[in-house]
Amino acid sequence: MPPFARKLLDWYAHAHRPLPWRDTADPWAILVSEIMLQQTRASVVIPYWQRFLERYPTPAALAVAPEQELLTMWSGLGYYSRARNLQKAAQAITEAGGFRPEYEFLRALPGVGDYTAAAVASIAFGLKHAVLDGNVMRVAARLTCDAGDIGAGVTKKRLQAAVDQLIPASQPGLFNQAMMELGATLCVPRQPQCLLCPVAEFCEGRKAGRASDLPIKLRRATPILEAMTLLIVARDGELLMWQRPADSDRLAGFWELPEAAHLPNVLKTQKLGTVRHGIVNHSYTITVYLAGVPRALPGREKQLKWIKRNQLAELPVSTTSRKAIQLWDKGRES
DNA sequence: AACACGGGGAG
DNA sequence: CTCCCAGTGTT
Repeated sequence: MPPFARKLLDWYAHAHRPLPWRDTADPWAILVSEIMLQQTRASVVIPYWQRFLERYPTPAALAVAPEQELLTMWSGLGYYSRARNLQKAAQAITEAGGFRPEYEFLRALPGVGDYTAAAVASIAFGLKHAVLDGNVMRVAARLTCDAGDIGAGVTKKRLQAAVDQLIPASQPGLFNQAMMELGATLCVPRQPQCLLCPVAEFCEGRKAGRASDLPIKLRRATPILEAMTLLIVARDGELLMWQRPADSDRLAGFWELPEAAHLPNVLKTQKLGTVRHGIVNHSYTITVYLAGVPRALPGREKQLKWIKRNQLAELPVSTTSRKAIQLWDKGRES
């Protein structure tokens, strides 16, 4: 094995964090973990992954799951199209009679792009496909001292070529996991721990004294500030809520507290406070009011419904509404 | 190539 | 509070 891979794998063998999906060889469990880990930290994923696989231990089990149940299982993880695509993927896998150990089969599944296909191909099936996620991009940019903008396609192609050169024919899955682990624990965005790095001797960025300045990221969207008003309309053990339409562009099928516009005639009886919520490049400031119960419920279009509090845990509820309800609960305790 | 999509952790 | 993180699908 080449010296780089040898040094990296020796380090990984004793330094890696004990994450639960590293103890399985089941392609389904590995696929689920990789989908959940897209844009989401490992510590957040762990409890979701465990509950998800208890409920859906096989692709066939997820293939026939009701959508509301699936979204409830995913609620809080974000990027809910991942859940819908994963169900479509489960249906495709079931129809194919199970996983086929080929990169192209995996890559064709809904919600599976270059990264996830390479991760599952290498980790579950031992195929030599190098992953390039955010961690690996950072590691590779430093290793090769590449000062290109990692938002640009050409830079990604260059970095992909670099890791393609480094990945060994044996243990490609462990190599990929080791590269990501290095980026997650030592080769971190700020103040990289080069003194502890097992491959520092190969690092051109470090030799040039530029490791901590890489990678270069040019694009930065300015966050959009938005104000929102949510209403707590409660009667014994029930809350007034509405469900977003199935074709909504975001949070489709999720239950939310009513906004002021849904109940134009209601009295804002008491301001409970504000909660903040940052999503993608939006920053919401949510003012929460405790409101009285209207005499008649308006709106065929908004479909306001009374939801029992103990039912809420079994429904997909947006995090903005959840935070508002938490604020109300907190106020009632004291 | 640009944009939309959630949510959370670190400092 | 502010800054940072970064896969996939669509346009």
